[in-house]
Amino acid sequence: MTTTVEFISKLRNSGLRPTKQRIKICEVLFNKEKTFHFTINDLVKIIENEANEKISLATVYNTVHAFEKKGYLKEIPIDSNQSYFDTNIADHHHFYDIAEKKLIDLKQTDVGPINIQKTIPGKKIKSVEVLVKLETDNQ
Amino acid sequence: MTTTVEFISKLRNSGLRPTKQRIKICEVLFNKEKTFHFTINDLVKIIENEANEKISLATVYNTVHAFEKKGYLKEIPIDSNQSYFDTNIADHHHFYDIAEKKLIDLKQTDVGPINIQKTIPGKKIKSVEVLVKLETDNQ
DNA sequence: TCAACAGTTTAGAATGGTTTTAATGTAATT
DNA sequence: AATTACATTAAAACCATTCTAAACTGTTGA
Ligand SMILES: [Mn+2]
Ligand SMILES: [Mn+2]
Ligand SMILES: [Zn+2]
Ligand SMILES: [Zn+2]
Repeated sequence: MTTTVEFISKLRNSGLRPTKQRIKICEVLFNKEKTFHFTINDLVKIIENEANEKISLATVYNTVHAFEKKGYLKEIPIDSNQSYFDTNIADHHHFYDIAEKKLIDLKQTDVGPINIQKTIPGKKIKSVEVLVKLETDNQ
Repeated sequence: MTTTVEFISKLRNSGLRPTKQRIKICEVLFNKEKTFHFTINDLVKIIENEANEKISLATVYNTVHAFEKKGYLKEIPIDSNQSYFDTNIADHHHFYDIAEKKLIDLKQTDVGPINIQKTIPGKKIKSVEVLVKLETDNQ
């Protein structure tokens, strides 16, 4: 449980003005028991259901990208034509249920350590992400 | 070096009629020394440069998806709004150079075995893909 | 051999997620 | 309060991809 005042501080400390819209999006994203995965469309629907206010699509995109840049959200790479975001910013991996189009978290311990044995001169590793695609098991 | 006759057989054996367009795309994709990664736009440009013929964009999409379905190509999941394909259909992983927007193959031995310790009832693993994002190493 | 059929190609339109535009609104600063 | 910079918005633009429907081509079998 995080208070509105804390979200305002968080935004100010990030150099983002604490607008009504950004605070509402903070509440929707970061005031939950558990972390979760969402698309922009999911987020718009959650906002519509939880609040009376409407936030324009452009602002939702702007805010999600601002939060991603600040490290408050992660984008999950999936072979898909729409972006998936994650409020779980810890290093972790994913199942992707192809039929349901849903992401499921994998803990580091579910996958084990991954050591990349190759290097590219002038480049360093920014992230290592494992995506495990799931299909229906017909026996 | 694969002959046109062999591509025709390959197509016929897959239940795909060996049209002029599909044979040309086979030549562009599968008659190379090394495997490579490409977007649809890349492929269209390669075709334009290597041939006098033009192949419509719709046909390029159709053919790439047909080849993907038959297992002659793989789609690589990247955080991007465009699809990346791979003529290397062996199990392997990738570096993704964010600045260059280029994929680089990682051999299985560059990554080591990955054992997923979690299961989901009624689901089975279809693929396990590691994506290692690279950024510029300043220092 | 060739008509008939099914599969394929094509230009262009449509789709849909995302970004841009530019006018209006609001938070911060003085 | 006035100024300034930043933010929101509806609508338009963008752009990768898919769809449409008409023309074309490979295949089959009489
Ligand atoms: Mn993003
Ligand atoms: Mn595909
Ligand atoms: Zn996650
Ligand atoms: Zn590859």
